[in-house]
Amino acid sequence: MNPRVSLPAAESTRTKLLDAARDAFAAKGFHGTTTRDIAAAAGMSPAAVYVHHRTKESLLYAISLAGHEATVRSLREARDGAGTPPAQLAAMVHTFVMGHTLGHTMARVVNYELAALTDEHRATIDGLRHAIQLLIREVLAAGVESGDFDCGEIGMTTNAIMGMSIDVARWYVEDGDWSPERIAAHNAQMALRMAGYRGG
Amino acid sequence: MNPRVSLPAAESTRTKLLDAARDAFAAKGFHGTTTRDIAAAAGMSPAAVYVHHRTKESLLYAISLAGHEATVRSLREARDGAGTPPAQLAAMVHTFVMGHTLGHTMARVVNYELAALTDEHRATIDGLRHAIQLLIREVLAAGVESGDFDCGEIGMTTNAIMGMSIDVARWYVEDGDWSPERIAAHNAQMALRMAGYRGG
DNA sequence: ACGCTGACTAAGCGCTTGCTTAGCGTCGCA
DNA sequence: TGCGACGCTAAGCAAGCGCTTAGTCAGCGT
Repeated sequence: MNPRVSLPAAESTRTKLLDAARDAFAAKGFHGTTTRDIAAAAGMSPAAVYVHHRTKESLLYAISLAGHEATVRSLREARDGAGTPPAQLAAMVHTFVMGHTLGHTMARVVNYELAALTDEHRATIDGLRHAIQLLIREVLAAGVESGDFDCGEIGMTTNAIMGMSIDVARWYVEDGDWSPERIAAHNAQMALRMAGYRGG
Repeated sequence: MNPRVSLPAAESTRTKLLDAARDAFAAKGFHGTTTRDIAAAAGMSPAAVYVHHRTKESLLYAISLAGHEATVRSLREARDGAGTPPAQLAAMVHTFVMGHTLGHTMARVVNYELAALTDEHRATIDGLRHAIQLLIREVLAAGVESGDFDCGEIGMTTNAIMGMSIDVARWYVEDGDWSPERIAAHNAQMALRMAGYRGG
């Protein structure tokens, strides 16, 4: 019953803090959120935030880093679990959109609060974003190579597919008309069309 | 030579203020921008801002309103200038994306700072956003009706097309690899594919 | 029994924020 | 020539900000 048995107090506090910060940043933006907001949402005093994070920005960085790394991981898994470029693209977009619906608060912070990071942190995150973009681009290139896809400029098509998927986090609302699964499946189909898939 | 001859001082100051606020909001977000930032960028004292706008939020609202109304106008013009649903969709997406590249600072404020509006202002803006979405949706529906398009759920396809186009404002940089014209043309083609256009 | 450690709080410091006040100079008009 | 309206500034107020300080308290090894 006591969570301390299975989880140290400091650890559960850390994640409560990160969750509270993520939700607040998503709802009001980094600059619109105060450290008092975060502390209150996590059920503690403002000073307790600084036991775990040196600055408010380091909270944002921790959230952003975890979110981007999770995205890279899930995209790689989706790619490696499918055989052909079309199947890979569909699986990757499906996974990506599932992440941007189920985790839309995380996704909003990840995609729309980059400007609040310090220069060094921003550089690290930009590296991860480049890797994510490259994963999509490579699958498109492989599909063009194999003759499955016919899209003009691969770079612009990559941006179009990713843009469509990222933007889901901006408009998605829980308890809306469409389930995450439906949106993900639809976007995967859209991506295949955009890539000029000759099947489907 | 004297701008006061052709334009009242108050009017040019007003637009300088709006331009400065738009650029600052786009770069640092509404809450990350101070009234002193805006005043300095417009070349005046902080108090001068309040001669023209009662609050900082009313500046945001003025920018947001003008941006949304311009979008509605340009989409209607694009639609009315084309004959068939495919030509209309292509023209509308082309126009929309041109607006989101050439006016990417405006577009960033318009799409990503909605949460900073007051409830009343937000309601007005939401009405305009609904109208914009409806314009795309109606063309898709007309194309399905005429047999030109074959897309599954019209609502989700609308969101996918608009999401792809809106997101352009997030990643577009001036002096990048692609011109606004090229991006707009590419996205128009993507939109036709997403709609399931049997031609092109 | 003891002091140490680590998570936490109450209080508050110095600064910045959005916005206001009081007043100045210039203009059109009587 | 006088005067009010207007656009603007210098100075500053109250509130809120990120973050710090000083200290409390439970748990633990010795």
